[in-house]
Amino acid sequence: MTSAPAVRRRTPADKFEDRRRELADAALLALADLGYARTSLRTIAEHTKYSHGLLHYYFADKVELITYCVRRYKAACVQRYEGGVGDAATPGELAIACADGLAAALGEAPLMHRMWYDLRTQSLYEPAFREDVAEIDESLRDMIWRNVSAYAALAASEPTCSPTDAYALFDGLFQQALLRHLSGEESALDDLRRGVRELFPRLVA
Amino acid sequence: MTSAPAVRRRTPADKFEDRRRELADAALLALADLGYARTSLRTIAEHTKYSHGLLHYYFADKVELITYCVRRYKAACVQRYEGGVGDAATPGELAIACADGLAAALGEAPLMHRMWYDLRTQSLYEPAFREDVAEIDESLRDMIWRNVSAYAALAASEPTCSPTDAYALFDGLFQQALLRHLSGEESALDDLRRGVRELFPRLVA
DNA sequence: CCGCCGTTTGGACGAATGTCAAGATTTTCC
DNA sequence: GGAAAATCTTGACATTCGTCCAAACGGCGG
Repeated sequence: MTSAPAVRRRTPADKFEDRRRELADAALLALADLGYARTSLRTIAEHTKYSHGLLHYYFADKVELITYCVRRYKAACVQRYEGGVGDAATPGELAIACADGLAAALGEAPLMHRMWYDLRTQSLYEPAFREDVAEIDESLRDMIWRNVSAYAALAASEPTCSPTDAYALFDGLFQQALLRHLSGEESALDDLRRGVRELFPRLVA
Repeated sequence: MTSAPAVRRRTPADKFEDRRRELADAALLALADLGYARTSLRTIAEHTKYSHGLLHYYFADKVELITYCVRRYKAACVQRYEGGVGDAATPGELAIACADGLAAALGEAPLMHRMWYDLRTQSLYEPAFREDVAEIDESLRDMIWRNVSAYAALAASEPTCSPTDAYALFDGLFQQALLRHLSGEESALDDLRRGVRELFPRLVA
């Protein structure tokens, strides 16, 4: 038998899932480097210490691997952002903290965010990705909404838009900043900070 | 000789460019259907009445073909939007007109816009696309800015954000609406209309 | 020590890819 | 009408893709 066993290990520490995670992390690095269209299973294997055949021992096919990658990306993503709002005393402080956080996220790992937008677009062509991508989008929307709600509370007012719209607006700023940042525009990060800071007061009343 | 002649025709009506356009239009249909990652030269040829070999008579390689497609898409794009602002008498009318226009554009050709976002993301991986994509982005930004400026004028006020930010915000709404529309959410178009209408007053003071 | 079982390798496959070239066909021009 | 140029088809090429398989590896209980 070369296919993955149906009933999994009795060993307490589940090495099987660990290896899946390890392979998926390598695949994420490859995806960040090359993008979905240019990433093959062999390229992914080159990012690991294993051979290409192993991928089909841990994943049924390419779609299952990429899907697992998307889910894994989400795990890292929500963990990173669930900290968040924190201890801002004034609306202005919160807006600055959020702006700095988003700009830092973009500046530190632009290729990861490029990959996210790539995968999100691919989900429009590959229905198998759609559900997981939608889940990530929702968690990002919630993250944004927590910030907008907290800002409104500190400003003793109420949000004037829906969570969906708030996320769309912030995401638009972020994506445009990513495009400009990767095109070499020096001011992209600063403009993103300013744009985010100025966006908050537009969304409450 | 199988390569395209270096010195082009003396015939007044340049059939060469016409055929390039014809092939590029077919390629755009294929791209809209399948997305960049899944579109091969042979599938493009299947969208035409010619054979796959002809593509290399009119285009040096795949990148040049896709690049030409992007430029062609831009031509159709700016032509479509250069109408625009038109004859709104009040700020509210203009906002509604713009909102209806964007929602109609999304509703009538969602696959074309899906392709645009796909190509824009691919430009982050394929530098050959970057310049043309940036040009399209600029023309879209200008289109948005004309609307925001006109809105501010009708409202007897001034825009409070940069053209770049205005475009990023509108684009965020549009892209999120596209995602939801293609996922089958019935309310996506209406939400886009409302989101756009409400966005205008947030951007002036 | 052997044999078992989960793991890993490396090669093979058929299909699909981008590219190219040789020939057939059509158009153009004298 | 016939030669030359432009256009188009067809088939081939090397490569790469996803997938699969037979064999080898490795640790552990008997």
